[in-house]
Amino acid sequence: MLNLNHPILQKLQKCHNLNTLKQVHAQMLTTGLSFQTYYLSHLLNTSSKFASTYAFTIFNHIPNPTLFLYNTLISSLTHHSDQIHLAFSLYNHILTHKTLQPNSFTFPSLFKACASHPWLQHGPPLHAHVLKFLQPPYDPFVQNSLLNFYAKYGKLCVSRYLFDQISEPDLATWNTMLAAYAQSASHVSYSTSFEDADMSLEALHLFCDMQLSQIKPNEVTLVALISACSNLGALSQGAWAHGYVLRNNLKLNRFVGTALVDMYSKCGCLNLACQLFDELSDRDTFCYNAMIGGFAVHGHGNQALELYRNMKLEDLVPDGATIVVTMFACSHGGLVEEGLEIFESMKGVHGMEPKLEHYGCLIDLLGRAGRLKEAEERLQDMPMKPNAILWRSLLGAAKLHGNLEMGEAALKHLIELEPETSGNYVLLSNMYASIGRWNDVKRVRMLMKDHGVDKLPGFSLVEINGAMHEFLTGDKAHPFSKEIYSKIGEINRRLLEYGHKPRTSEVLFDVEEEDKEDFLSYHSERLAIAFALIASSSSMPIRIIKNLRVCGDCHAITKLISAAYQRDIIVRDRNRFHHFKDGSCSCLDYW
DNA sequence: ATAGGGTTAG
Repeated sequence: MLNLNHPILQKLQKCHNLNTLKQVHAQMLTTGLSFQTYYLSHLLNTSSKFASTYAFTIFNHIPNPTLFLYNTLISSLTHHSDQIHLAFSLYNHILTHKTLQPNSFTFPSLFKACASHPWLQHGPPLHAHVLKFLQPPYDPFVQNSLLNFYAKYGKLCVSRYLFDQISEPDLATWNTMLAAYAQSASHVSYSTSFEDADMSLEALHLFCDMQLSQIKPNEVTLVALISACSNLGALSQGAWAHGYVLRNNLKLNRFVGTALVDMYSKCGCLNLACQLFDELSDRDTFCYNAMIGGFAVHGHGNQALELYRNMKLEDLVPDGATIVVTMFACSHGGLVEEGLEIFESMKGVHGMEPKLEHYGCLIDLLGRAGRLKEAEERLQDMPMKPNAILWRSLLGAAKLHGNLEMGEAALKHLIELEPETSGNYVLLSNMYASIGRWNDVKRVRMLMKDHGVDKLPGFSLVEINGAMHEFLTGDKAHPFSKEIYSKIGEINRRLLEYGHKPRTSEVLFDVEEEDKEDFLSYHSERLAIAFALIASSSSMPIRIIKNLRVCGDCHAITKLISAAYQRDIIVRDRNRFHHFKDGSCSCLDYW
């Protein structure tokens, strides 16, 4: 009989390095205690990495390991990303063993390991083993780990298929499915595409389904729900979820707290995000990253920097993501020297090796500030191969500062790397259009045709009285379409009185001057703003979420509308937020 | 007697 209170076992659990571990183990053997190495391995399971490595070594000397022992050790090894290969090698031992077969305890931790790079490819064959070795009805743990794996493997429909076959999903299974939708939507950085919106909406629907079941949501559930709201920019639903946490006495832990800070920030309510952040009791680097990121995308460079410096006071160390968001803040706030200093401090102060994304921030920082030559040099001297994001950054900077030559060169690289991304062509085309080189604009259009690329349709979401309304460029599908277009007419007349002259240079193609104006009038955010002016209370700011970046003309017009109609307008575009108020924008026209 | 699944930031 194993006595878990035995002094040696207690010592064993307190080992914090390999040497003390070896000593205690030796003690175990010499005292002649009847411990089996089995017990040692078991106790090592929850310990740190050196312990599982040690257990693995001991394991090799055990003559006839049981399946139980295999399972224990496999699970222990999968907790450390650099030991996953050992877990798989043990699994293979089981397969080649004469009398052993994997059971339902063997699979969950292996699927968990498969849910991350670079082990994704090992998932499907493992699924085949489940079918071979296990009999239905399948164990909920196995089902859930499979579900989670397929979501991470990018086969969300398989996850959903498996989910729908489960008659009574338990809490973790609901959470897995919800998180799968919420996460697959937020995959592409800050943009909201049609698909992302659909995924997030599906998460909201699924949450409703869950409430009809017998299972009560917990903190993990709410984290998924809240991040779906962040993706959608759905403030009402997000605030409702916040209320749900409070009403149901769920813990406002770091996960929930960070998700809420991110949600309020992505819904345009930076002040609410700040308030929440200040109230969080146990903040970690994740919380800080969310808050700094919030300041960054709302254009509050100095506050982002202040927070970055304050982290140290809480003994928190910046990680790679902290650097990304803080440099983004510097880049958009024109804080070039500060940004450069942070980049240099990565290696010198924090011992971090800058990765591709950090070079991306650096190029953006320099390029945006007009230091194009330096940006280009840093890009050429990078220790790794620049990706499309970096070239796009340089192209954007070249456009901003009117350096055609550099823009053309960057685009060449871009089209090589991403021949099917329409935004690249649009950037270059707009650059030509801005200086009236219509032949080149046409040439780019032909190039797009050759590559079979269509311009990505623009769309905007706006929330009116808790309901999300969606508008496409030139959309006529809204039930109040007629009223919206006549409102746009009114807006245009009113803005003319304000002395507005439409800038037509941002139109993609060479069309007649009058058509250009029309074209611009119907960009999706114009429709959304017009509708919001008709349908929402005049004391509330108008909040818009766009899938593309704001064009120069819409930006100029929205500034005027904010003054002419005395309405605050908050637009989240692909990259950041614009707060329009009294005729100016928080981005200071620097976006 | 001892083994397994779901959560946050860019």
